[in-house]
Amino acid sequence: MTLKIATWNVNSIRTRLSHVTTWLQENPVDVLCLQETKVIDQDFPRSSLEDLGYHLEIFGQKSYNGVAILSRTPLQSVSLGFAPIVGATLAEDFDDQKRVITGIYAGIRIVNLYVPNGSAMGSEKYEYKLRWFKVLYEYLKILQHSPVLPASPSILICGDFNIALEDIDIHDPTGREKQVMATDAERLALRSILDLGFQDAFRKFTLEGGHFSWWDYRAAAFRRNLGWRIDHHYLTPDLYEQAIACTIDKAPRSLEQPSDHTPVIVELEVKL
DNA sequence: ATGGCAGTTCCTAACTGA
Repeated sequence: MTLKIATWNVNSIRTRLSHVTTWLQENPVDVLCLQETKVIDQDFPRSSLEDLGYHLEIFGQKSYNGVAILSRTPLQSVSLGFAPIVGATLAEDFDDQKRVITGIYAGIRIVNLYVPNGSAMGSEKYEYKLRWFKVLYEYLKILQHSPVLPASPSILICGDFNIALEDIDIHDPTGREKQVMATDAERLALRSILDLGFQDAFRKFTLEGGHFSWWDYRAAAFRRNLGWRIDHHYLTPDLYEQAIACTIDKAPRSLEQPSDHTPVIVELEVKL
């Protein structure tokens, strides 16, 4: 059985609703992870997506951030934010920003993340991003090893990471040492996560640069392919072995009034 | 060094994003 799981930062689900429904009709994935929904839960446009046959789990807030998971069958063991997993002390105030949602689909623990942007190197938001990663690290360690959570050694982390891990993930890495999304500290923070035992699904199939998932709205960046690859699928070894494709669908970025990100899809060949 | 574009709200200005 082939499972298709996609991630897409839609930059407002209400503004992008027609793009998402059209895309799902043409790309009936099993699971779609959304970021930057930018809407409180009571105003989330549920019915338009449920009418397409999807179950929804949402974790939103007003104006900013917000994550959601759409799935063909209901998720199990759903958890919103850091606190239910790591506890209130470690979570501090990090759940004030709705950036983390997880659930189990077909035995796979799916973790959908909207990583903080970081604004600029050295800024308060940049420090927040790095501290956020420390909490994420503890969160994932618990998901991997908790004796109380449902057994799920298979974990897929996806979402908008706001980090380009390698220079080939940036159209022009000149000066990247001081550029947010590419600084050494951010890359090290992401590496520490991967060192828990995750591999980049996209790089199983594509080794060269020039493949991006986000293009700035300004300066005709998309037309000139001046992009960054910052939306990722990271897999535990068993899932990495089962991955048969990982693709970036640039089509939605070409539409009128697009999100600045475009979907990334991973296909897994799993045993029933 | 800056802005460039887009979405949101305390909505025609200010913020956040990346």
